[in-house]
Amino acid sequence: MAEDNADVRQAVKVYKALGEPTRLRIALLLTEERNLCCSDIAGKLESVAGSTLSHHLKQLTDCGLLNLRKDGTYIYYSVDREMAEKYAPYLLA
Amino acid sequence: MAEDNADVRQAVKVYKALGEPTRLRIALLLTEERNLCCSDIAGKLESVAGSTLSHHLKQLTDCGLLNLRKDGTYIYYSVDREMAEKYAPYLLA
DNA sequence: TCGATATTTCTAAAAACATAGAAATATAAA
DNA sequence: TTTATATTTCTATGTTTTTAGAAATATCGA
Repeated sequence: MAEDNADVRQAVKVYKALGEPTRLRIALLLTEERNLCCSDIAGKLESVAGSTLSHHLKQLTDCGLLNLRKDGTYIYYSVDREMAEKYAPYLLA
Repeated sequence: MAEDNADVRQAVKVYKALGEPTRLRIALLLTEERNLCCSDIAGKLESVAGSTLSHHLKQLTDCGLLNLRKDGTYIYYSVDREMAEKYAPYLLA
């Protein structure tokens, strides 16, 4: 099962997303506290440009690890529990 | 616990190592079949230069995901079960 | 509508990475 | 000791990635 091709491609994406310090921190922040928006996250990281943060969040959502919920101008992010459990339960520990 | 700094740095290394298609394939090969040597692995991948493979194996061992056992000219690699369970049990699935 | 705030897209520069050839090292076998 | 095989290190090159500023888009509230 772990050898299914689409599955492996997704795994690569997930691990690539987590294999960068800022993004792993974001993922960990979001397991501690659900439903943070982009600017909440910016506030918890020291000096990351908005555009940079936006790219990181895009990678984390594109690989399926984060879910988002739009509310007006805000976008709230959460960790997708199922994905985290499948690929990186370390996040939830 | 997942927030311990050394731990997070190691997690980044592990996920960075797995976030590359060739390296993830190597890790998966080595969960299917333990104790493959460098040239066994080369035989199972299509066209990877020895020097390239060597770099990939170094990253996978440096992050702690692979263990090695030297036997003469050969080096046999295996997945470190404990590390895989902690960071990427997906490998073992 | 206007102004403020949240987020993304565009663009460009610097840093990190994957790759492989060639030379080097190590071990075994003849 | 010579030869062959396994693996690593060195070096260079092209590609991808990270980063952030500036401009664009979207939504809200006054």
